[in-house]
Amino acid sequence: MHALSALIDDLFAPSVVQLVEDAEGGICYWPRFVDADTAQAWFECLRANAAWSALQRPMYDRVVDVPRLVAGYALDALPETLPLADMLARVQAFAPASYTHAGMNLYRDGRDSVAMHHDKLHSLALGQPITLVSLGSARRMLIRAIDGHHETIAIDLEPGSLLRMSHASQLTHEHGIPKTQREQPARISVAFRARMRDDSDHRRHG
DNA sequence: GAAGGTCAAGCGCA
DNA sequence: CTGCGCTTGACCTT
Repeated sequence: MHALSALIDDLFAPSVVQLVEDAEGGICYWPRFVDADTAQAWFECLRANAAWSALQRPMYDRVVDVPRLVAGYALDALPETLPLADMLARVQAFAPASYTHAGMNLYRDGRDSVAMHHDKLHSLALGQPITLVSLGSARRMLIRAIDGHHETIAIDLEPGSLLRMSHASQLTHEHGIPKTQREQPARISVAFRARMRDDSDHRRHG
C-alpha cells in the first residue's frame, strides 16, 4: 500500500520546477536530485564530521546566537572525511558551473532560520549560479521578488533536492528560511558557489 | 573616512 | 499558524 502510493508519487513527481524565469535560467528546483538513501547518508556524514561553527551577533544591547550552525570548504582542498567531492560531481551533472566553494548551514530545529537575503554578488563570479543541495528533513523556503508586487513563492525543500539560482536572480529576488512552530527535525543545506577570487585575504588589515 | 547595507529577536498586525 | 514590517547596533563593504 505504501509502496504503491510511493510509486504513484514517483510517477507524478515533476522532474523539474521552474520557480523564477530570467535570461540565465532563473530559479529552478529538482525535487529528486539524488535518491533518499544517498541523501540520508550525506546528511549523517556532514552532520557528524563537518567543522560546524556557532556564530554570535549583537542585537540591541545583547549578543545573540546566530540561529543555525555554519561550515565552509574550498572545493580544491576537500577533506576526505566528507562526501563533498561526490556531491560536487553530481551537482555538476545537473547544474554545471565553475564552483569553487561549498557553504553549509545546519538548521537544528524550527527555531533555526535565516532572514530574507540575497547572496553577495560582489564576491561571486558573473553569470555563475548558486546551487543548493538539501539534506535531512524538508524545510520551507520563501523566495520573494524585490520590486513590483513583492510576490512570494513558498517551496518546501525536500531532502535530496537541488535548487539552482541564477546570478541574475539574486538581483531580483531574495530568499530565506523562516522559523516554524511545527515539529521540525534537522536540515542541512549545501550551497555550491563560484567565487571570482579569494577576497578573504585583504580583510582585517590595519 | 563617511556612508550605506546587513541581519539578529520580538512585537503587532492581517 | 504564517507571513510581513518595524525596531537597534556592531560590523562589514564601498
